[in-house]
Amino acid sequence: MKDVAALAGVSLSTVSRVVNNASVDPVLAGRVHEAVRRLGYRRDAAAAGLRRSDRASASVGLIVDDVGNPFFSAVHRGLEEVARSRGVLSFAGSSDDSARRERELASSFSAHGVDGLVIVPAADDHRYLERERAAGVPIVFLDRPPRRLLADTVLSDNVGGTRAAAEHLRSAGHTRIAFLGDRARVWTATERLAGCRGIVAPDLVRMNVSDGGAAVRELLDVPDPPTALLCGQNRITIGVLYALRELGLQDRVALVGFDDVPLGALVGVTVVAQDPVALGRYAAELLFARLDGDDSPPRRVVVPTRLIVRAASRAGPRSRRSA
Amino acid sequence: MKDVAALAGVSLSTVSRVVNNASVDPVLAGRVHEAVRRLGYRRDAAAAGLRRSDRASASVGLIVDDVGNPFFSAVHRGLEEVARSRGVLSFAGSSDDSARRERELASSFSAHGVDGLVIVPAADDHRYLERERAAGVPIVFLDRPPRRLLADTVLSDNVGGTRAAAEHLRSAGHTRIAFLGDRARVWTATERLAGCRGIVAPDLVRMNVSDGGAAVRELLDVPDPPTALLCGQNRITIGVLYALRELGLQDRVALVGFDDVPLGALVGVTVVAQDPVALGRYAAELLFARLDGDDSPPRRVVVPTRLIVRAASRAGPRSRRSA
DNA sequence: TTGTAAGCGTTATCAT
DNA sequence: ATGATAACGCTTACAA
Repeated sequence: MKDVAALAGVSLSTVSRVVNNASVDPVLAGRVHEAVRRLGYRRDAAAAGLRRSDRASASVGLIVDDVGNPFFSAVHRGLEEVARSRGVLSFAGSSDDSARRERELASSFSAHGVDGLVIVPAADDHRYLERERAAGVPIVFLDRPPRRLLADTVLSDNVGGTRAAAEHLRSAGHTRIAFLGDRARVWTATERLAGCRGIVAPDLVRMNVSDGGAAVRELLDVPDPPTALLCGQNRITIGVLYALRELGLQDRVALVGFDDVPLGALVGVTVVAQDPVALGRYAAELLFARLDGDDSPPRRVVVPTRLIVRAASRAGPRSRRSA
Repeated sequence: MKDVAALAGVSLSTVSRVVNNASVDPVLAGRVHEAVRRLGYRRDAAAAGLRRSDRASASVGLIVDDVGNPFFSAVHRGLEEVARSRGVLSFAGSSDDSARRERELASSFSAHGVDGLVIVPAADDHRYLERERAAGVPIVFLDRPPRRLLADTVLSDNVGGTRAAAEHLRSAGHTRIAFLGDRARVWTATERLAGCRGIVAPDLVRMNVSDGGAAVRELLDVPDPPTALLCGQNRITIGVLYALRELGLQDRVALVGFDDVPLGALVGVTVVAQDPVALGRYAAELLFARLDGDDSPPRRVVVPTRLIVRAASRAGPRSRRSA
């Protein structure tokens, strides 16, 4: 920048003003632009933020379970879309569902001066983030709410999703509906169970399911077995799909999964679809609103889920017997 | 840091030395650590990089087609794994296959002072990166080679992949094998075609396929139609899968796809699998080697692909007629 | 509108 | 081994 000033024959501050397009004499500005072009000058974002009153770095940090997981990478994409429109770059990191790693990432991102943080919580106590927030770094939680901290949160409508799924099965005549859920300590798992409570058969609820295949075999072996299966999580749905196929029961037992599975239309599985891109977009919008000075109370936005009915849930309640 | 120095009763430089664990008197170091803890001090990475002789920021930038695409998010994951082990954070951005956007991102990342860049090329002239490289920022290309620039590159074995796929089909007795490829201007598309040339029937080669379903209908309608299909790209494979299913031909026409499809085992489709996580890891390793001072000539590493044989390619060459 | 100079948080140089 | 001080590239009072 020094060199640009010299070449353009103006002062440092004038160059700074041009670069930040403040008001400067058009003719001087022209000289500066020319010098910038000739020298291939580019402003150093880090140095700029260092001195700037708002200490802004034009970057945000995203912490998810796993950046390689398609659900979270779609979230990342949504966030990027709105960040890009404001010229903001995004860091992303994987917590691998570890509270410690979440804290390390948040700390690293802060040390790098991010302007805001979007976090898919792994920790069960987020008070450690009070410091960042006090430093003026807004934080938005995504997919699951924070613990012991009040902050903006963007969630999928888990409850509405499984309720719609269960009602869909009930209206097809099913009375023996099973629910296969993830680890009970996972917030979304219990929400999804809550959504279908009262419709699924209490004795057919299985939580902490790690292997959908094993769970489905066990369930089909109970005295009055389910005629329909509601899976609370993607991985479980996939395990169930394989097991049902192996047992030759794919057309006999109705199935609804939570979270769309890839090639779902080909496989014909009915699902409750989430919209991870929208999740990321809303989170970014909330974040930038805060950065723009919005200091209203913490908000919670719930993104609707959508039931996509496909062939696999069409098996009727009596098809097993009639086979 | 000033405050830490005051509280610990030492000079600024001593605190700096402690933070960067240079040699300092253990008792002073203890006082500093205590002050750091009490004050919740954290070093400002931007300011540190500003003054440091190597200007390092402990961050790298990744430019891919789309951060939300599972293939690229797996790449991101691979990169993150090795970056994390060195305490390096990663920016990621989507070029959306636009040369302009690629340049903007590279420029943004540089302005933010990244220590290195991993790029999935969208542009067809990468000389614009010479400036970054001159500034000491190493660049590694991934998935496709750079144009008009020599630099480290990490590639999948596209040629070996389609060759193995074609040979697999030929050894099953197929002589009429079709190839459905992506836009010919895409480097990987022509590589994959090159790999199976001599085995696929020249009159059954279709490039620039955007809709696999339409292409397969057209191909099955020629005088001496293919008994086997080799798809050069994921999206095409999926389109073909749907079309074959609709036509009721899924067990009559053999099919091999490039790049694994989700739920591939359930659907039973044979594929040439890539290893995107390994791609990301190798790219990161190359990058850090350069950062560590390796100045040997540009390297090219080719990551093997793997043929995963599943039911769908088992249809014999005569099954259509015998049906 | 423009220039001068101070200062952001840190590391590097150079005495001590 | 430690401390004083300049400097990194930039923004921002404040003065002109």
